[in-house]
Amino acid sequence: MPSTAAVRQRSRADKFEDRRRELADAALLTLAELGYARTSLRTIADNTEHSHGLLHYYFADKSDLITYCVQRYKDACVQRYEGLVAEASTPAELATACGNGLAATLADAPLLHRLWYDVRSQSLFEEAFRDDVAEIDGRLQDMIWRLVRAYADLTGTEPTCSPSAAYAMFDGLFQHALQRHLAGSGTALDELRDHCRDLLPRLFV
Amino acid sequence: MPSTAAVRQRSRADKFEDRRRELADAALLTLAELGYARTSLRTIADNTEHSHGLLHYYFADKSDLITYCVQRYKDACVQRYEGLVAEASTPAELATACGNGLAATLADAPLLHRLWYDVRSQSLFEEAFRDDVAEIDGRLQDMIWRLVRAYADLTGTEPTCSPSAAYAMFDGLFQHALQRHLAGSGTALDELRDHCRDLLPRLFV
DNA sequence: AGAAAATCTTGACATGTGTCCAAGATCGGG
DNA sequence: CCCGATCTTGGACACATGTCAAGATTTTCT
Repeated sequence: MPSTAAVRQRSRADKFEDRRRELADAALLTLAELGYARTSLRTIADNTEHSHGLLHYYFADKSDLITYCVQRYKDACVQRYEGLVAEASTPAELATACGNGLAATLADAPLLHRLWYDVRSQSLFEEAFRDDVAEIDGRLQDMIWRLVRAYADLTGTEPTCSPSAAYAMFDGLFQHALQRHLAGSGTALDELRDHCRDLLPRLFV
Repeated sequence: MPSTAAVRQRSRADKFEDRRRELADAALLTLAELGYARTSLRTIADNTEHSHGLLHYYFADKSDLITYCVQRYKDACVQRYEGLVAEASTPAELATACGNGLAATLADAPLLHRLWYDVRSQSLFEEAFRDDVAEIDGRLQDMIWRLVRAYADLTGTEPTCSPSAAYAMFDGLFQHALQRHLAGSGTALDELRDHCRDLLPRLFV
């Protein structure tokens, strides 16, 4: 049984963690709007009701803040994707569900996905982001591979490509759909749906 | 027949254009090294033997310089890719040539490709880059589609996907191979080779 | 050779940035 | 209610950046 001091300690740490989350969520909005390169700590603070100095009370430096935001995005992303694979009972159902799910994800938060690709690009130049980006990429790859495995189980066949290749191709489709969607194309979502539905069976020839 | 004045005029304009190219090439090196966000006009000038003010004599502003650099990269890229499709005489040859060519391109100038993905990401936030990026994307898509068409002609079959989908998938493979290659993976190039060789036939099922 | 035009350098200006800090505000336990 | 810890503010500092203009230097033309 924890002592009252320990309870107080934990409650205080929780409060600190809650505040970090709160500030990170606000920062995430601004980051998604402006992108990594064009977002300053002051701009982030301006979109909250607090001062820019507060950010430095809760985060060691800008890199710490961005990293924390990206980790939070990762959690939201994994949650969003969860349950995509489970429902379908036939291969064709799974293939269409795959396309529908990815299209829905894109339609739901295109600006956050834009930020993801922004940060992933920056990670090729800034060491600080590399580990977090690699971890998120790994999770997304696992997610895609679970989809492929489910399709394999439903068809009784085995995939003829590696997990990384499967992820790379789905990611390519998703990224280009995002690009066109943000450019104002009304058909980008439907095309993404179709392309993903078609890609899944291709991985088994 | 041009007058001497016209000849002189053209020669001067050419000289101006040559200088622009020269400065853009130097800028391209620095940009490839540091990425778009971390490169300033002064840093670019420091890597040449000239002053930073000179850049503003040859380019209206930073956006003009970057745009010009990207256009130059586009030309080099299209040239590099040209002739990839022509040599193969059997489907299998073409498929391996496709993988080999893309892997060779990646191995040849990974930093320039990194810059390309950087600028393409930035174009999702900065209006100024959007047109040039779209044009380059179009050229790359055409290049991939010529490859697919050549494969179709050799096999006597018809592709079962759209040009944009084919480009998106090859681009996904290429981008992820670049990521792993830059991260120090020794197998990224070989994997890209194999994945591309395998992808081409998949587009015809 | 000398004038005119071009090329190039240097320095300045305004702005924006990350970081840090000292002082005030707020809160919670004694 | 009061005091200490915690939270928050607003500003200062050092630095970097894009832009620009005035002057120096080189090239070009007559």
